[in-house]
Amino acid sequence: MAHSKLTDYKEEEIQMARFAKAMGHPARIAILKLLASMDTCFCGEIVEELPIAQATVSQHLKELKDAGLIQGSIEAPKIRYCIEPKNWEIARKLFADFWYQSSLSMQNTTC
Amino acid sequence: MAHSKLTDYKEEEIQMARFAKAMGHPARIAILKLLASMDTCFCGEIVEELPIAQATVSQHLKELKDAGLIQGSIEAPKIRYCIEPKNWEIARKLFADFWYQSSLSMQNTTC
DNA sequence: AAAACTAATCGTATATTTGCGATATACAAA
DNA sequence: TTTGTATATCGCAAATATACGATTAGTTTT
Repeated sequence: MAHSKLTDYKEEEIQMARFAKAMGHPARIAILKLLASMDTCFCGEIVEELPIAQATVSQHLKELKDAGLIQGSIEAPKIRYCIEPKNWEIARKLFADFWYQSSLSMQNTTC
Repeated sequence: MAHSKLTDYKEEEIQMARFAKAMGHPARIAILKLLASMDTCFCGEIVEELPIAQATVSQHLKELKDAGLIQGSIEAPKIRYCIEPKNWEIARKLFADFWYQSSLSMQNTTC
Protein backbone atom coordinates (compact mmCIF):
# COMPACT_ATOMS: atom_id res chain seq x y z
CA MET A 1 0.00 0.00 0.00
CA ALA A 2 1.52 3.21 -1.16
CA HIS A 3 -0.92 5.45 0.63
CA SER A 4 -3.78 5.04 3.02
CA LYS A 5 -6.65 7.17 4.21
CA LEU A 6 -5.54 9.46 6.97
CA THR A 7 -7.60 9.60 10.11
CA ASP A 8 -6.10 13.01 10.70
CA TYR A 9 -3.45 15.34 9.38
CA LYS A 10 0.19 15.02 10.34
CA GLU A 11 1.44 17.27 13.08
CA GLU A 12 3.92 18.80 10.67
CA GLU A 13 1.17 19.70 8.24
CA ILE A 14 -0.88 21.24 11.02
CA GLN A 15 2.06 23.26 12.22
CA MET A 16 2.94 24.45 8.75
CA ALA A 17 -0.66 25.39 8.04
CA ARG A 18 -0.71 27.34 11.29
CA PHE A 19 2.29 29.39 10.23
CA ALA A 20 0.95 29.84 6.73
CA LYS A 21 -2.42 30.97 8.01
CA ALA A 22 -0.76 33.53 10.26
CA MET A 23 1.05 34.82 7.18
CA GLY A 24 -2.14 34.81 5.15
CA HIS A 25 -2.90 38.51 5.33
CA PRO A 26 -1.01 41.42 3.76
CA ALA A 27 -0.94 43.32 7.05
CA ARG A 28 0.75 40.43 8.80
CA ILE A 29 3.27 39.94 6.00
CA ALA A 30 4.03 43.66 6.23
CA ILE A 31 4.42 43.43 10.00
CA LEU A 32 6.76 40.47 9.77
CA LYS A 33 8.87 42.18 7.12
CA LEU A 34 9.02 45.29 9.22
CA LEU A 35 10.09 43.39 12.31
CA ALA A 36 12.65 41.38 10.39
CA SER A 37 14.13 44.49 8.81
CA MET A 38 14.10 46.67 11.90
CA ASP A 39 15.11 43.90 14.24
CA THR A 40 12.74 45.19 16.88
CA CYS A 41 10.20 47.97 16.90
CA PHE A 42 7.43 49.47 18.95
CA CYS A 43 3.80 48.76 18.35
CA GLY A 44 3.22 52.45 17.61
CA GLU A 45 5.70 52.40 14.77
CA ILE A 46 3.81 49.52 13.19
CA VAL A 47 0.53 51.38 13.52
CA GLU A 48 2.12 54.35 11.76
CA GLU A 49 3.20 52.17 8.86
CA LEU A 50 0.04 50.30 8.11
CA PRO A 51 -3.16 51.56 6.49
CA ILE A 52 -5.35 50.22 9.28
CA ALA A 53 -6.50 51.36 12.71
CA GLN A 54 -4.63 50.74 15.93
CA ALA A 55 -7.16 48.22 17.19
CA THR A 56 -6.80 46.21 14.01
CA VAL A 57 -3.03 46.22 14.15
CA SER A 58 -3.22 45.00 17.71
CA GLN A 59 -5.42 42.16 16.56
CA HIS A 60 -2.98 41.15 13.83
CA LEU A 61 -0.12 41.30 16.33
CA LYS A 62 -2.05 38.97 18.58
CA GLU A 63 -2.51 36.47 15.80
CA LEU A 64 1.17 36.50 14.96
CA LYS A 65 1.96 36.09 18.63
CA ASP A 66 -0.52 33.22 18.98
CA ALA A 67 1.10 31.50 16.01
CA GLY A 68 4.41 31.93 17.78
CA LEU A 69 6.03 34.03 15.08
CA ILE A 70 6.58 37.15 17.15
CA GLN A 71 6.93 38.16 20.75
CA GLY A 72 6.55 41.38 22.68
CA SER A 73 8.12 42.84 25.76
CA ILE A 74 6.99 45.77 27.82
CA GLU A 75 9.05 48.94 27.82
CA ALA A 76 6.54 51.12 29.48
CA PRO A 77 4.57 52.79 28.28
CA LYS A 78 5.37 51.10 24.98
CA ILE A 79 5.66 47.51 23.87
CA ARG A 80 8.60 46.35 21.87
CA TYR A 81 7.94 43.63 19.34
CA CYS A 82 10.32 41.32 17.60
CA ILE A 83 10.49 38.03 15.74
CA GLU A 84 10.35 34.93 17.94
CA PRO A 85 13.65 33.33 16.85
CA LYS A 86 12.91 29.69 17.65
CA ASN A 87 9.61 29.38 15.84
CA TRP A 88 10.85 31.65 13.10
CA GLU A 89 13.56 29.11 12.42
CA ILE A 90 11.09 26.23 12.64
CA ALA A 91 8.84 27.96 10.14
CA ARG A 92 11.71 28.81 7.83
CA LYS A 93 12.80 25.20 7.86
CA LEU A 94 9.31 23.81 7.30
CA PHE A 95 8.82 25.97 4.22
CA ALA A 96 12.34 25.41 2.94
CA ASP A 97 11.93 21.64 3.21
CA PHE A 98 8.49 21.85 1.67
CA TRP A 99 9.80 23.41 -1.51
CA TYR A 100 12.99 21.46 -1.52
CA GLN A 101 11.15 18.15 -1.32
CA SER A 102 8.84 19.25 -4.09
CA SER A 103 11.75 20.20 -6.33
CA LEU A 104 13.22 16.74 -5.80
CA SER A 105 10.16 14.78 -6.77
CA MET A 106 8.50 17.11 -9.23
CA GLN A 107 9.25 16.55 -12.86
CA ASN A 108 8.85 19.32 -15.36
CA THR A 109 5.66 17.78 -16.54
CA THR A 110 2.37 19.56 -16.62
CA CYS A 111 -1.06 18.02 -16.64
CA MET B 1 12.13 59.73 6.39
CA ALA B 2 12.83 56.09 6.98
CA HIS B 3 9.27 54.92 6.66
CA SER B 4 5.93 56.41 5.83
CA LYS B 5 2.33 55.43 6.28
CA LEU B 6 1.19 53.14 3.55
CA THR B 7 -2.00 53.92 1.75
CA ASP B 8 -2.16 50.29 0.81
CA TYR B 9 -0.10 47.14 0.91
CA LYS B 10 2.54 46.35 -1.67
CA GLU B 11 1.58 44.06 -4.50
CA GLU B 12 4.27 41.63 -3.42
CA GLU B 13 2.86 41.45 0.10
CA ILE B 14 -0.62 40.88 -1.26
CA GLN B 15 0.60 38.13 -3.54
CA MET B 16 2.58 36.43 -0.81
CA ALA B 17 -0.35 36.64 1.59
CA ARG B 18 -2.55 35.08 -1.08
CA PHE B 19 -0.24 32.10 -1.40
CA ALA B 20 0.17 31.82 2.35
CA LYS B 21 -3.56 31.94 2.90
CA ALA B 22 -4.08 29.18 0.37
CA MET B 23 -1.58 27.12 2.32
CA GLY B 24 -3.22 27.98 5.63
CA HIS B 25 -5.11 24.75 6.09
CA PRO B 26 -3.76 21.27 6.85
CA ALA B 27 -5.85 19.72 4.08
CA ARG B 28 -4.37 22.06 1.51
CA ILE B 29 -0.83 21.48 2.74
CA ALA B 30 -1.49 17.76 2.48
CA ILE B 31 -2.86 18.16 -1.04
CA LEU B 32 0.13 20.18 -2.19
CA LYS B 33 2.56 17.68 -0.72
CA LEU B 34 0.69 14.85 -2.36
CA LEU B 35 0.73 16.57 -5.74
CA ALA B 36 4.38 17.48 -5.42
CA SER B 37 5.35 13.94 -4.48
CA MET B 38 3.17 12.16 -6.99
CA ASP B 39 3.78 14.63 -9.76
CA THR B 40 0.17 14.39 -10.86
CA CYS B 41 -2.81 12.59 -9.45
CA PHE B 42 -6.53 12.22 -9.81
CA CYS B 43 -8.99 13.99 -7.63
CA GLY B 44 -10.31 10.66 -6.41
CA GLU B 45 -6.91 9.67 -5.09
CA ILE B 46 -6.80 12.85 -3.04
CA VAL B 47 -10.24 12.16 -1.63
CA GLU B 48 -9.03 8.71 -0.61
CA GLU B 49 -6.08 10.18 1.24
CA LEU B 50 -7.74 12.90 3.24
CA PRO B 51 -10.00 12.57 6.27
CA ILE B 52 -12.69 14.76 4.74
CA ALA B 53 -15.61 14.34 2.37
CA GLN B 54 -15.41 14.62 -1.40
CA ALA B 55 -17.28 17.91 -1.48
CA THR B 56 -14.84 19.42 0.97
CA VAL B 57 -11.81 18.22 -0.95
CA SER B 58 -13.28 19.73 -4.08
CA GLN B 59 -13.64 23.04 -2.28
CA HIS B 60 -10.03 22.98 -1.12
CA LEU B 61 -8.90 22.15 -4.63
CA LYS B 62 -10.82 25.13 -5.90
CA GLU B 63 -9.07 27.42 -3.43
CA LEU B 64 -5.66 26.13 -4.43
CA LYS B 65 -6.62 26.57 -8.06
CA ASP B 66 -7.90 30.11 -7.42
CA ALA B 67 -4.62 30.97 -5.73
CA GLY B 68 -2.88 29.65 -8.81
CA LEU B 69 -0.94 26.93 -7.04
CA ILE B 70 -2.46 23.97 -8.85
CA GLN B 71 -4.19 23.18 -12.10
CA GLY B 72 -6.44 20.43 -13.33
CA SER B 73 -7.07 18.79 -16.65
CA ILE B 74 -9.89 16.55 -17.70
CA GLU B 75 -9.22 12.89 -18.37
CA ALA B 76 -12.77 11.78 -18.47
CA PRO B 77 -14.37 10.77 -16.33
CA LYS B 78 -11.59 11.83 -13.98
CA ILE B 79 -9.67 15.02 -13.45
CA ARG B 80 -5.95 15.01 -13.18
CA TYR B 81 -4.43 17.59 -10.89
CA CYS B 82 -0.90 18.88 -10.67
CA ILE B 83 1.15 21.76 -9.39
CA GLU B 84 0.99 24.92 -11.52
CA PRO B 85 4.71 25.29 -12.25
CA LYS B 86 4.90 29.03 -12.90
CA ASN B 87 3.13 30.22 -9.79
CA TRP B 88 4.73 27.46 -7.78
CA GLU B 89 8.08 28.95 -8.67
CA ILE B 90 6.88 32.47 -7.94
CA ALA B 91 5.65 31.35 -4.52
CA ARG B 92 8.82 29.45 -3.77
CA LYS B 93 10.86 32.50 -4.62
CA LEU B 94 8.71 34.87 -2.59
CA PHE B 95 9.07 32.74 0.51
CA ALA B 96 12.73 32.05 -0.05
CA ASP B 97 13.46 35.77 -0.40
CA PHE B 98 11.30 36.54 2.58
CA TRP B 99 13.38 34.38 4.88
CA TYR B 100 16.63 35.20 3.23
CA GLN B 101 16.07 38.93 3.64
CA SER B 102 15.15 38.39 7.27
CA SER B 103 18.28 36.38 7.92
CA LEU B 104 20.34 39.23 6.48
CA SER B 105 18.90 41.96 8.64
CA MET B 106 17.94 40.08 11.77
CA GLN B 107 20.47 40.03 14.53
CA ASN B 108 20.42 37.33 17.14
CA THR B 109 18.84 39.70 19.57
CA THR B 110 15.59 39.09 21.34
CA CYS B 111 13.29 41.64 22.84
C1' DA C 1 -30.61 5.18 -24.66
C1' DA C 2 -29.76 3.82 -20.03
C1' DA C 3 -26.71 3.07 -16.25
C1' DA C 4 -22.49 4.08 -13.96
C1' DC C 5 -18.88 6.92 -12.62
C1' DT C 6 -16.23 11.21 -11.29
C1' DA C 7 -16.05 15.61 -9.74
C1' DA C 8 -18.12 20.21 -9.29
C1' DT C 9 -21.65 22.89 -7.40
C1' DC C 10 -25.73 23.96 -4.43
C1' DG C 11 -27.78 24.78 -0.13
C1' DT C 12 -27.16 25.12 4.54
C1' DA C 13 -25.25 25.47 9.19
C1' DT C 14 -21.69 26.98 12.01
C1' DA C 15 -17.34 29.10 13.04
C1' DT C 16 -13.79 32.25 12.16
C1' DT C 17 -11.87 36.51 10.33
C1' DT C 18 -11.61 41.28 9.55
C1' DG C 19 -12.35 45.84 10.66
C1' DC C 20 -13.59 49.69 13.52
C1' DG C 21 -14.81 52.92 17.43
C1' DA C 22 -15.10 52.92 22.15
C1' DT C 23 -13.40 51.57 26.39
C1' DA C 24 -10.29 49.53 29.71
C1' DT C 25 -5.71 48.70 31.48
C1' DA C 26 -1.16 49.59 32.77
C1' DC C 27 2.31 52.42 33.53
C1' DA C 28 4.94 57.06 33.57
C1' DA C 29 5.04 61.80 34.24
C1' DA C 30 3.55 65.87 36.32
C1' DT D 1 -2.97 61.82 42.93
C1' DT D 2 -4.22 63.36 38.67
C1' DT D 3 -3.05 63.39 33.85
C1' DG D 4 -1.25 61.58 29.80
C1' DT D 5 0.43 57.94 26.76
C1' DA D 6 0.51 53.35 24.66
C1' DT D 7 -1.65 49.26 23.75
C1' DA D 8 -4.95 45.60 24.59
C1' DT D 9 -9.61 44.26 24.77
C1' DC D 10 -14.72 44.70 24.10
C1' DG D 11 -18.74 44.79 21.34
C1' DC D 12 -20.47 44.82 17.15
C1' DA D 13 -21.31 44.14 12.02
C1' DA D 14 -20.13 42.21 7.81
C1' DA D 15 -17.60 39.08 5.22
C1' DT D 16 -15.29 34.78 4.57
C1' DA D 17 -14.13 29.96 5.63
C1' DT D 18 -15.19 25.21 6.74
C1' DA D 19 -17.71 21.14 6.42
C1' DC D 20 -21.24 18.11 4.80
C1' DG D 21 -25.11 15.67 2.22
C1' DA D 22 -27.62 16.09 -1.84
C1' DT D 23 -27.78 17.23 -6.43
C1' DT D 24 -26.11 18.28 -11.01
C1' DA D 25 -23.13 18.01 -15.04
C1' DG D 26 -20.23 15.78 -18.05
C1' DT D 27 -18.35 11.33 -19.82
C1' DT D 28 -17.96 6.71 -20.47
C1' DT D 29 -19.63 2.16 -20.61
C1' DT D 30 -23.07 -1.08 -21.39
